[in-house]
Amino acid sequence: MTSLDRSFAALADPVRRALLDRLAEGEASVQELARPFAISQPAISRHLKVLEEAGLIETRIAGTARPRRLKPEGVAALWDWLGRYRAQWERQFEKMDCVLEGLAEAAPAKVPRGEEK
Amino acid sequence: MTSLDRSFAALADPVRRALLDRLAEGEASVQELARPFAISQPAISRHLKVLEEAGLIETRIAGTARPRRLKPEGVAALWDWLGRYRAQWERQFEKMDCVLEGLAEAAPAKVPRGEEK
DNA sequence: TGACTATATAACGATCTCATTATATAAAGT
DNA sequence: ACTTTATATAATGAGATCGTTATATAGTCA
Repeated sequence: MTSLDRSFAALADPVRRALLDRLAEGEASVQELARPFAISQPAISRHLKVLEEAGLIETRIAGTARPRRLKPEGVAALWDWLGRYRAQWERQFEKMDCVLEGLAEAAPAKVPRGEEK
Repeated sequence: MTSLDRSFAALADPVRRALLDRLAEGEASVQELARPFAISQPAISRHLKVLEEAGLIETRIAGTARPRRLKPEGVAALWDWLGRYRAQWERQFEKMDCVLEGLAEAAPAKVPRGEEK
């Protein structure tokens, strides 16, 4: 499993996205992170582990607490990938738009080739 | 499950990301999409279904074929979310950088508060 | 030391995911 | 009509995921 796989899988869960939201406001303890949720503390700890294995957060040790915070490098790797694909996909959308416009002009309300049913 | 959940879960699989890559070059049939992979045709059809349920691609009917293509609206929704979060997270990273710089200046090679172990 | 607090880990069950093979459907070609 | 081609669906099994409760670990405080 690539790091990209893990990053996207991590973002696929709404609880984990909410945890990232909170961490975007700054470092927080497990207790603080767990407070808004109706699920157990162990469940939160598990979600945090998933986020950490995805490289999106990191843990500090402070006495008995283990405060988490966002990890810039991990998030950056994700943005890099997305940036490349955004450019690529948008180019394709432009192409699609052109085709659709072309069809609209050439043959309004009718299919163009013999292939469509 | 929100549409965002489905979008991220869809991106979490390398086969599906590769399918999107291919579709970024233009519409393609299931056969064309399946060719580069060592997995069965039914497995590809299933991946395509996941991508379609995530709103990232759409299907056209052309005779016996079912060519797929990227679906702009779905991808746009994803970018919107990501754009908001990118901004938010980067703001946080800047804050973290400031803190780290501040620490480096104020107390090089030493922890600042009594809380760290 | 003993109790309290913060967090992690283990064990478990329900549900999802992803692959396989076998089979169904439906259009196209002869 | 019969065969071939393109694709979808069903049945199945292995492994992952996500929740729970119970318990372990390790600082802190009196």
